[in-house]
Amino acid sequence: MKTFNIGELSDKSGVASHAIRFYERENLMPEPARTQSNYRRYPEDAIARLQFIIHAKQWGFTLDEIRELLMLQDANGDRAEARQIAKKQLEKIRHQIQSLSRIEAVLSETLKECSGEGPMDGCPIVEAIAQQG
Amino acid sequence: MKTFNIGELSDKSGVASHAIRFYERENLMPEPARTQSNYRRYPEDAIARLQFIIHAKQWGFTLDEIRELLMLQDANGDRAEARQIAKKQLEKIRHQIQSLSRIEAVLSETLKECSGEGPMDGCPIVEAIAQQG
DNA sequence: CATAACCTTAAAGTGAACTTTAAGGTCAAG
DNA sequence: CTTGACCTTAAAGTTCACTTTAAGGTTATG
Repeated sequence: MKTFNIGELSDKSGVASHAIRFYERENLMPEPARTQSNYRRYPEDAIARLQFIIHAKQWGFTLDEIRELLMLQDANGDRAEARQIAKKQLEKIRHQIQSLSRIEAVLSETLKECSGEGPMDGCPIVEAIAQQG
Repeated sequence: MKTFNIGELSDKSGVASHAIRFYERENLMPEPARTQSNYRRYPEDAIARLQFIIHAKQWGFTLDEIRELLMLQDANGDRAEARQIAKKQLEKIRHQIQSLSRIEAVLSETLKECSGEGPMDGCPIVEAIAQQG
């Protein structure tokens, strides 16, 4: 079985060494074995765990939520709990999309009204921001 | 002409006194007049300026961007520049909506596949996160 | 005239997710 | 055997947009 130093794991996973140590302190990564000289030695599945963290982050999960998901996996916990976490995340994302879509609509409408010529005084963009939000 | 203490301005604008002083340090609000006892005295248009800041924040502008917009107004600058700032913001928002929509699609699909019953081992949610992002 | 409710400043704290720095110890190459 | 690239730790710094704290001075009310 292959094992890695933290630098090799960093290269293979794309996560900086310092970030890996940070994840260890934050209980996202388990404490790895050590060499006699106290170097961290990681098994191959550490790569997958880091990639799980990266992907979950891309999905907008916070480290707290990711820790929860990892703990459920480690304890082989209840699938219903994982579902709850993901469901909450989906709602959060849908809410964000709605807010951003409203802003997109008003902002693009406002931009159509502003030719970009002339002085600031009377600029439709500024007036739109000033008026309502 | 009416003038206000910082607390009155805070009540009228909905922005905390400390935040108003913070905006002054950050050059979003101009230094107001002072009473003999060194209290800040604000004119009525300070309310509108704070509301401009609030609304711009709701549109997702950062304080740096808001400062730029306010400086353009104060200097009665070029409308084209304000348009550029707003355009960049619109692109940023559209990009965010796209990313979130992709996540929404995959996450809701994954949730449909997961009944919520059984152990974590083999949970479609965990597998979906582990696999790709 | 005391007390509460304002106001002043500078500086430190918050949270999220790291990154950077300081001050070393270890290991492989030439 | 030395140079450089790795590794160790703890602690402080980063960004954003404030909030909180500390340590006072001022003004309105009873």
